[in-house]
Amino acid sequence: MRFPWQQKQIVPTETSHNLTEELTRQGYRMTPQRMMIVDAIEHTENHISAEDIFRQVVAKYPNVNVSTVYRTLELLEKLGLVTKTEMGVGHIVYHPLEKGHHHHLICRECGNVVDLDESVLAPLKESLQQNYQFTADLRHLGIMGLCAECKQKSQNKTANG
Amino acid sequence: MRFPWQQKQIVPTETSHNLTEELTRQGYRMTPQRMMIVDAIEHTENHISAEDIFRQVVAKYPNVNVSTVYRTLELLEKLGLVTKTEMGVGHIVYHPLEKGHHHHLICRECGNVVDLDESVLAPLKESLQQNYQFTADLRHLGIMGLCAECKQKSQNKTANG
DNA sequence: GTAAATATTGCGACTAATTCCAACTGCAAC
DNA sequence: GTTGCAGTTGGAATTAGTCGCAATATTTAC
Ligand SMILES: [Mn+2]
Ligand SMILES: [Mn+2]
Ligand SMILES: [Zn+2]
Ligand SMILES: [Zn+2]
Repeated sequence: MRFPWQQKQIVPTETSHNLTEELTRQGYRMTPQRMMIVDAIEHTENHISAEDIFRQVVAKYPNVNVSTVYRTLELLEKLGLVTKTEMGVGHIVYHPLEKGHHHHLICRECGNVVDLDESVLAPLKESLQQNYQFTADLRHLGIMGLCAECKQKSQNKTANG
Repeated sequence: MRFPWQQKQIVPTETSHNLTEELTRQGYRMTPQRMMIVDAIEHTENHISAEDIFRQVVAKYPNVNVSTVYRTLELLEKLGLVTKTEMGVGHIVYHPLEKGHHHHLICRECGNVVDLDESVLAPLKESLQQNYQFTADLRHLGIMGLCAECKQKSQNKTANG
């Protein structure tokens, strides 16, 4: 198999971030593929989808395979470096935890998203630990529901219909 | 198109349950396909996967298509009659709400599942309503995390390794 | 150095779920 | 009755994601 960076001597930039450091520290190899994937994750403001990562990476190096993207994301998630969250039906995004811990309230009707500090989930997390000895993974939730406006509308519809 | 119940005069039993009543009440047609799908959901103890529903239905009527199963589940979910929950990675189950409201604590390591009364989530639901005017849909969650045993093991591993 | 063992990748096959469309059904209007 | 129309379905195509495996890359043992 012939890899493009062997022919072209192009090396991805930005190799000294936390994700990279943590991967190498734990004995994983920082391959060019992983560098580019990590780069894409760290250059996003907040969330990024697997497809977006793949598009960015494949734009530079067409040979990189989509399964490598998924495998790397799975590894980063296993190591607790990124979270995987469903933000609305079928819309899965990844979030690097070094960019802050928080949650999202997602309206099922209008799609509006409100951010939520992680402290709001702290009582639940504590309660599950105390009463069930269960360490819940509540780091980046997408909580579905109805915003005030859409709830109002749906109640009107029921009353009038 | 020729449907098997047209030839064989076989009509599914159990047509007077809550799901059926609610569908007809809201003006949806109770087709033989929907009867069989609803029948499968109501005869399960707790959870059922789309594939299991499809297998049960297709055993009686080979012509029924899998997309009809998914469409019916989507409809029932939209009407608030069943919930769709991920119980561990990629394992999606449906739960008829008439069979009770509760949640599940799922250990990421050993896969062990502990049931949780819905009252445990009530404070969070209330807090989101009060402070964010957001009506969260917290009816049948699969909360991932680590059970006490697996957490102990993972800590030992980190300490010794 | 070389050889063996391990980690990682690309690739193609596969799976669960969705989407599109033409065909079919049931109901109301005439 | 027939016609028109909205609701529903089957089937094929499509999609996101996973899996097994051989090829490649890197590390370890000697
Ligand atoms: Mn976020
Ligand atoms: Mn349940
Ligand atoms: Zn809304
Ligand atoms: Zn466990």
